[in-house]
Amino acid sequence: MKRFNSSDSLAAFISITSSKEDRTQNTNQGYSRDFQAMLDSLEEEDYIEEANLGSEKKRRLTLHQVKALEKNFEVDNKLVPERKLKLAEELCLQPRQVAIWFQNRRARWKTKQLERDYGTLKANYEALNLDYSNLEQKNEALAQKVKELKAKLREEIVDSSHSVKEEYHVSESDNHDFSENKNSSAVTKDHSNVSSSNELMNCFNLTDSRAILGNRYQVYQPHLMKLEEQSLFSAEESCNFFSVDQAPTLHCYFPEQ
DNA sequence: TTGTGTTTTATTGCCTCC
DNA sequence: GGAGGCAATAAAACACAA
Repeated sequence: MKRFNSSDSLAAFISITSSKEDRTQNTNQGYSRDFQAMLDSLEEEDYIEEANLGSEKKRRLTLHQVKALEKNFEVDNKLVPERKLKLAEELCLQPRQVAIWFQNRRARWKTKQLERDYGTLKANYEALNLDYSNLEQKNEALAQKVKELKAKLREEIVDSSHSVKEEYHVSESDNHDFSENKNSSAVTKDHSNVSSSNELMNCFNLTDSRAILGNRYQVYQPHLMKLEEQSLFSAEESCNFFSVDQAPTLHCYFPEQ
């Protein structure tokens, strides 16, 4: 526990009763003339007040003392006993006063540092937030583009399936053999009602197209198989493709290159 | 002049280190 | 166990609007 002791009181007494010459000798080398004049006037007032000092009122340090302490604080914000004693002697303060000043000054510095850190973090957060918003916008735009491209792709699929049907009808009319392919004609009828590419793909998926169409249309099989693969990639998936929470998995688009 | 908020100086109690 | 640091706080000094 630290308490004032007799030596501190003596030091206080000495600092208060030290001569003005001693005090001003230590003051402010290198300040402008106006500033020096102001300091001198302040010191004068301080000195007059100190001369009348009988009470134990709390007194503020003089500008000169504060400046000197600040300079020392800039050099090193911690005090070793030797420096504390030297400073106290130079500034006509008790060593304890110097120690307390440094302690309070460190506390103020810490507060300011926290404020600075907070400001920096806040600025970083805002910049990051802005980046995030921009990425989100780009993500939405890209998802929309994916949607459009998929719709276009479906249209092309439907068109190509129509051309397959037409070719099939032409070949059937050439054969005039309906007795053998009753089922296949029913399937063809179904196909005529297919409006979407997914439905079309389901039709080909559920029925063995080779059995229906015969070896003649095997040439279209790879194409149909491709359609099945593409149908696995739904519209919903494409919308969530660039989900922010999840890294995009492009292997869906580029299975094997 | 005075009430109020802020800053500065100082105290207290606890903790760590040697 | 003593010295010194820190956080929390008290209290004086100061600034300033009303």
